[in-house]
Amino acid sequence: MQIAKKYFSEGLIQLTILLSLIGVRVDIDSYLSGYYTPLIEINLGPSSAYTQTPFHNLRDTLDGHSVHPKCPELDDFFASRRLLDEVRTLGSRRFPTQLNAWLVHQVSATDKADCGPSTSNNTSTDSGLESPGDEARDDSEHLPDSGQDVCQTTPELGQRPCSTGACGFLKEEDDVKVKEEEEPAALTQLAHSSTLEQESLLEGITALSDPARHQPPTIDIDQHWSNLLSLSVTDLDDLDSLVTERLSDLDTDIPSAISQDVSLHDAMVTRAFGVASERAESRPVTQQQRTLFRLESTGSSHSDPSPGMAVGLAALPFASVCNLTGNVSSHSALGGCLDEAVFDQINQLGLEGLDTQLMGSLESMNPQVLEDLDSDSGLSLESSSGGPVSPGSSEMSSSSSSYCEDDCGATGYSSEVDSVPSKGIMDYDTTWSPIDLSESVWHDHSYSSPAFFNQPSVTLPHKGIKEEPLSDDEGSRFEDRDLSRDELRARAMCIPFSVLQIVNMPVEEFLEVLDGHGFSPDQVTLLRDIRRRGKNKLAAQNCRKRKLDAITGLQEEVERLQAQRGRLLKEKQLTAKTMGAVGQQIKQLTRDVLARLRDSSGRPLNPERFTLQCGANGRVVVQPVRRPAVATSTGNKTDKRKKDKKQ
DNA sequence: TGCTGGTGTCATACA
DNA sequence: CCTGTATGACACCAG
Repeated sequence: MQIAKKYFSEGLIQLTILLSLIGVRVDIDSYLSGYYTPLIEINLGPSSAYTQTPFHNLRDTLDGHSVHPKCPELDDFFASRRLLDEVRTLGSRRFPTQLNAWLVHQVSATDKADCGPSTSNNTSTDSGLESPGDEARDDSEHLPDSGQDVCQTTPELGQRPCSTGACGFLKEEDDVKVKEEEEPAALTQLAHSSTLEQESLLEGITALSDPARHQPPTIDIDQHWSNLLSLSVTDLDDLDSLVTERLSDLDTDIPSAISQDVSLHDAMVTRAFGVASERAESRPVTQQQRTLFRLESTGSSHSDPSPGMAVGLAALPFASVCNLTGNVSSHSALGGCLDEAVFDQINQLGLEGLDTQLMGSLESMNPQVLEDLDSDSGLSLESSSGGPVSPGSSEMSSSSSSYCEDDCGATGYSSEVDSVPSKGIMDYDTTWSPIDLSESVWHDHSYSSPAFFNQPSVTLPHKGIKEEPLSDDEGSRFEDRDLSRDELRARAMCIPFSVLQIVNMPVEEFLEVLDGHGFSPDQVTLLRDIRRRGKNKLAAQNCRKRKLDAITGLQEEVERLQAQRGRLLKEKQLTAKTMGAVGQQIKQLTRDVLARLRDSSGRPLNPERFTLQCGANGRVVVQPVRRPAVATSTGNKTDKRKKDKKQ
């Protein structure tokens, strides 16, 4: 996580620097600070990664700003993610729109950096976690304090690259100043150091500044907006072309943290077209799915191309999804620092859009079981529960849909995404047969948690563990396929529910299913086992995550305590040294004093036999050295021991 | 071939 | 008593 964070921050900083050179200001510090927050929380303790958060609820909100009460910290998290999306969009075809947004931010930030403390306050609050290293990397853009004057310019100055860079610096400078107010001792040093570096780096730019122009902010915000609108529309095309040229160079430099989405997108699109062409006649909604996945791929790339989350996207419990996202395992690990929650959300979106397709596959696969299904109603996967044994397919469908709506994201742990190996996806991709649509159906039978979403095929049957007997026909059909054992069992027992449903439906509903569907005792037992195993699987994953977190936390504590020990040892040595010096001084002073004193017979006091004692009242008294006392005490002890022995 | 990490599962305790 | 959760232990698999 730390490495990923480092890569990610460096990539963003590089992008920021380059964008600053061409006049686009990127508020990277506010992003980074807000972005790091959930990461730190993940490292330090319970977080969204372990909270059963219904991230699917976020899909109806704007960038997830309305989050589950369990995860209030995700507010900032999604806000930062939105900023990241905007930054990344600079390299995509949506660039002009996003650039316009950045121009808005540029001017407003410039004004506020000059004029208002509000931005500074906000930024300082957001950048509370900003590392000094990040600040140091941005030093190349920094201007000295006088650089504020450069920013006290008219909008035409704001178009200059140097001025924008100066504004970026100024914002950070304001941050430092605010921090100084809050923590003067600790941060003043930092601010001074960075200021010195900035002065040394940008002496030439400082010549442009005029201290006399340092004036309080007086420009109206509306005026700035009008200026902004007047310049952004006209200069947007130029900036667009210019930035596009620069970004073409950036593609090779910026780490894959930002550009990995390209590979993901390409891979997905390629596969989407290839697979879609093969299934065109059997899946009328393929085009829709493809569109959906292209959108999702874009969204995922905006979030982060972490391997785990790429798998999370790719591992939707549908065969088509798995095939569309086959080559995601090559993604860089640096993206692992981003939110798995985003992919949970994406998974939810994908689940919605794929239900229709899945139902088509279900019908073609198992008509004897699904003959009563209402296939043209866009039923979700769970509508398969409304099979021949279902008393009411429509009712069951609605209720089952509620599983997905309420439980898919609510159950499980988003942090599991990063632990899901991509091999499952690759294996599935290589073994998938576009002709056998039933496989696409049964690959959907995975748990609703992200872990299960991501493992439509990775839950390989454990050969060593006891297997419930399967018929030869069933075994031959599925033994080499990547279905979980429970999925195989469920199908062997003709249970019209997916493991996902069984695990995630509420217990009341589960009991209704057990009672109202006329299941045999074996089926009931299997249903209960599947549910228990699914629940326990999630619990085990959660438990392991917690264990890893605990280990990480303990390791960090060990490091902290070791550092503290080192400090204390140094302090101890220093104290001992000081005490020794003071002792020597006292001895010397005692000798001097005693040498000037005389006893009753007029002879000087022997420093070996007398000492000076300072009383509590400040009086200094000459006392004889109590050497015999030590010997006496020792003798007393010896005597006591002898007495004890005698007794 | 042994090691290691990840994962699923079972047994058990607890709420 | 039932259900869900947490966790240790075990086995399997893949790298």
